[in-house]
Amino acid sequence: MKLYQEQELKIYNSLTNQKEVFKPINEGHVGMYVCGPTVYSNVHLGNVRTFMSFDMIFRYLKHLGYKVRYVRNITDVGHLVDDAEEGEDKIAKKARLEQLEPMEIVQKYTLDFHYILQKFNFIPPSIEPTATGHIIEQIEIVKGIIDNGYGYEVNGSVYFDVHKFNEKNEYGVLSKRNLEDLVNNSRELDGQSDKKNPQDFALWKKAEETHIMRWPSPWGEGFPGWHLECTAMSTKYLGKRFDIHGGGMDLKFPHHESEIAQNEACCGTSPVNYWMHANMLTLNGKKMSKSTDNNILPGEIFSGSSKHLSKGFVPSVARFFMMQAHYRSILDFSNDALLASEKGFNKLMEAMKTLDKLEPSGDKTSFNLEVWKRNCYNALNDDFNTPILIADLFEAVKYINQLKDGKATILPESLTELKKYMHAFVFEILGLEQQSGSSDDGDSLTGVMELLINLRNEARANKDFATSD
RNA sequence: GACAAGGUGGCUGAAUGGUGAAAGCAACAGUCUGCAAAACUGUUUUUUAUGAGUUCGAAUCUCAUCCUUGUCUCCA
Repeated sequence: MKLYQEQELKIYNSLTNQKEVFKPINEGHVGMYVCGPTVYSNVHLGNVRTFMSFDMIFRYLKHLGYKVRYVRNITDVGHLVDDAEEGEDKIAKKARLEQLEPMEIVQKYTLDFHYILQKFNFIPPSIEPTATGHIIEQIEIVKGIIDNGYGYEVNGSVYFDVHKFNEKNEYGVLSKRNLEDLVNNSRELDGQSDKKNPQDFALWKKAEETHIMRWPSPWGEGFPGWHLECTAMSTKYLGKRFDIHGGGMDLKFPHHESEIAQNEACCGTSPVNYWMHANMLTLNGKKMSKSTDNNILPGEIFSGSSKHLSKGFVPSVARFFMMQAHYRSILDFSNDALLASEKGFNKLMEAMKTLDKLEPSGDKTSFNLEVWKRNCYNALNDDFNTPILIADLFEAVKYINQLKDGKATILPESLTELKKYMHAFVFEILGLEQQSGSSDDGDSLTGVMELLINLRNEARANKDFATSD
């Protein structure tokens, strides 16, 4: 019997704004798509938080015994700098600025992305497709949308007809907006003559002569619009309708809203059963953002080389810090918060080491393991409430320390259980790792420390306190 | 301006109608130690932004006021 059959998982669905019991389309299988990064610069900690939330979700679904196909894309083309006609692709722009081939940019920052995620102990997704690798699929989607009457071609570009779509469907179901509001609040931009309405978005853009990244299409040489890749790749790998779609809160509109519209227009169905949105990581009370420079890079946390930090922290401390907040809450980053998390993290890790060395004692178990286990699972089943889980883990930490001091007792089979579940929650699901020291050259220090400790012990044995200090 | 989320102890951050409002950090005391640190144990702190209402009962629901943040244009 699989674990998911005895656990009732509830997920907060941003489409309905309520918690719903999770029921996958195909029993025992979960299809999950998460919008990955646009690889035109280094990932910052805010990006990492979102992916980390879904990494934990991926881990828990697997723990429950589901066979999960987790797709997280790499956006390597199609992201316009602005929506005006002279809009330039982000990758291409960065390539121009750094005087590199666009694919050099993509390679450079994809490597950085993978390196950082590996540092944070992420589990790689099942499939990590790139937008440039799925141009044909994207063109097919555009054709389908045109055939169904929701797309129109102007001067080599293809746009999605939002107003026409809205006649029979609802544009704005996810972001809880209606088209009328959007019309009233649209920013007026120059040079939008090609579009029928400002709300329409590009499915395919004509490549100007200077544009480097270009592909042939039925409408001439061009490149795909941003929202298209996710529709194409999620459809290809997960089907027209799948279980979970995740991403950052800031992608809700227009990106995810447009994905729904594209999928409806092309495939005749809403693409996703459970929409999940992770909240923002703030710095100084403001959202972290690449464009405003209010951000911190993971590398700066490891090294401590940031004006926001007093020292460096190992990746697991940052991971623990994020897991102490719920994924749907805004979390504020600060040096003080990280210092506090480091203490808590070390306490937890010390307890894990103690636990491994623990021997059974007494003739009964002086801790209600069943209730504790139940509480831990209840926390995770309640929309992945990791802060509650961590609070429960510290209950166990207290018990473990009492066992160490001989102030509590445990039977052999209970000890086996406790070890099994502590390892599952701490390492398997939260993804924490035993890491010590805040610098990478910790190994070379160890030798010196041992020498010092030996000297100190000798001195202490001789009551030579001046030397030992 | 429109729409959305939120304001909980010194800090971070849970709990959405039911007894004393998690947990971590900080503070204080104790254990340990030659002293200290670390570690462990215990204690303390919030009348839950403000005002009113609904209820036997509200942080939680309703209304008003003040404030913060996000989205509406590229963002995780």
